[in-house]
Amino acid sequence: MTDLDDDVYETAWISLARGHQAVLDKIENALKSAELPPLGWYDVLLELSRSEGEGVRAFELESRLLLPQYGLSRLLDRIEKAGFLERQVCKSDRRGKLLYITRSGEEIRQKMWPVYQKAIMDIFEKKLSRTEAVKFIQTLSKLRV
Amino acid sequence: MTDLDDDVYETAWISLARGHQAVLDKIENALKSAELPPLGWYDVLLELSRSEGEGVRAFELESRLLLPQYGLSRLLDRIEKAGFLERQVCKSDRRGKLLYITRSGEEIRQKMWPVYQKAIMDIFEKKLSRTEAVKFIQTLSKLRV
DNA sequence: GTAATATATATGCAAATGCATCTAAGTGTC
DNA sequence: GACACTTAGATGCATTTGCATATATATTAC
Repeated sequence: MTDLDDDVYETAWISLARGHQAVLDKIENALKSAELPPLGWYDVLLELSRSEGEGVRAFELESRLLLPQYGLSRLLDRIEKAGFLERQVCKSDRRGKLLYITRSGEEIRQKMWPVYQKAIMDIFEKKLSRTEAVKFIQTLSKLRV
Repeated sequence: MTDLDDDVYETAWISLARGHQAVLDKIENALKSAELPPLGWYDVLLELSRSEGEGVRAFELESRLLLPQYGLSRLLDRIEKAGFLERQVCKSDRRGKLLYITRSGEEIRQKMWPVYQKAIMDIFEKKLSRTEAVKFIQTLSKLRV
């Protein structure tokens, strides 16, 4: 076991942190250049869009998107204020709200996607084989267990 | 090529983003529980500590840590205010400052490290083999080219 | 049913971040 | 050397985030 081996896990974390930041910066810059909302809005809108009109509870988004409760609450405020989602009182649990994407929310999501996708492809597709990407996904999934 | 293959790169990015967030949350929580400064402070202090009294320029940290210029400037303000670093006018380039870690900065860095390291090990060492970690690092390094 | 506890979401206030711009000093051109 | 241009870093102001706590409803224990 060499010295390098001793901090391989530390290096893995730093690589993860810096790699994430580098990619995130590129994606956010692409969205900003296109005068589109930030990535966090897309994440929310995609989840709502996928619910097919069923409505989503905020606490579900919290765990899926790994956002703190208060952070999500205010992110929803901003997206709602922009007219891209609606909050309706949940009839079966009056503490909660059901979240729905609006028509203009769906429109903006569809405008964001090609910009977002191109940014991802520019980085990932050009640099990783599909096989390597699959392995990468598997490794990352282990970290979240 | 199956449908799943079509968005393997998209999935790779989402895995990277969520994986990063999950690990980051654990590390920050560990530091907070130990009543230690946040991770960003460690990153800065480590870079200064490594310079062995030579002093580091802010713009060097910017690129190494992937921080925006104004963000770093204010991070340095906070760390300096806590007494963990010093800024001195650079004699060879009077526009700039040389950054030095203080004794108490080195002390806090050494207190942070075991907490930080334990958090990393709890996640990475338990879940990835060294071989897998090395591959992971290689893949991430490609993303930054 | 009532009281105690837990869950879902919101919010006041302080701190951090992002954007645009500023100051000051370096570099290059003539 | 004077002028335009570049680079290093700081900062005012608006937005976002984090922390703690509040409000309202649901659930559990008795």
